[in-house]
Amino acid sequence: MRGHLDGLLLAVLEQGPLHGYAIIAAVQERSGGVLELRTGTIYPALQRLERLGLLRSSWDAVGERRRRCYELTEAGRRSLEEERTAWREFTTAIGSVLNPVPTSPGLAT
Amino acid sequence: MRGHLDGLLLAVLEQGPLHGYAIIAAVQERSGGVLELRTGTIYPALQRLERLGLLRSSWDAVGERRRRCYELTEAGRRSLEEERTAWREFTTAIGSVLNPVPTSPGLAT
DNA sequence: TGCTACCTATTGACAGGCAATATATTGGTG
DNA sequence: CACCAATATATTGCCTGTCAATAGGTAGCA
Repeated sequence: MRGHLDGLLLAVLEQGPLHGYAIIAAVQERSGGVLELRTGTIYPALQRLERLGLLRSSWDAVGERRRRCYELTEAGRRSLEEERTAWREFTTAIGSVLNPVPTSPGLAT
Repeated sequence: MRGHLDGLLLAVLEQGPLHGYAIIAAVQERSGGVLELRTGTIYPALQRLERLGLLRSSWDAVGERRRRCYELTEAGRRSLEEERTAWREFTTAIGSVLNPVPTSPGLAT
């Protein structure tokens, strides 16, 4: 996961505000059940992203229960686009090392 | 890079034995210059992979110069295949969170 | 003599992610 | 009522991999 978490959080918040618990569920659902984030993973991350100005949070109450809802800021939206670009480059690079195009022995180099 | 290094090293060694310095060059070349590994990154990693039995090393001498050449073991070859599978699943999962298929608002859910 | 390229190797620090833990509300079941 | 599962936030401390920095050595060229 290392290094890709921020992108996931930003992406999931793109459609609208969510609270931490719902973010975990959203990531899990969108990934087809593969990505199971823990609270110890996302809460510090959300705080970090808010400190960086990429997210904004507010309490909203459901009955007596309180939730902290996070939403993207403008900077967050921009950052998400950068994450997407970085992800594309990253996977391309790793992919081309992991699955190299075999050099046809018959062709001139 | 975190977590994907092992796969890169194994992949680069698939075509034949290489020494550390050449591995760095190979990864850089195959990735189109994007991935620049440092010696402090790969030497410990190579040692770890050898300890795990995925690599085997031997000294070979070029004049007075010595190089430690690493090559894949059978276990290493199997591990590489697993890394490729894991990589595919990983990118699929992250990708589907990062770039979700937009749900058409007009269609029934 | 010095510089660059080649080559291996270790050290220490840093940061992110995770398990474990704590706390509290809500609602259902026995 | 007691208990449990699900909902929900939050912190702690550890682990491990990565990287920068550093060190040392050969080879060849100007």
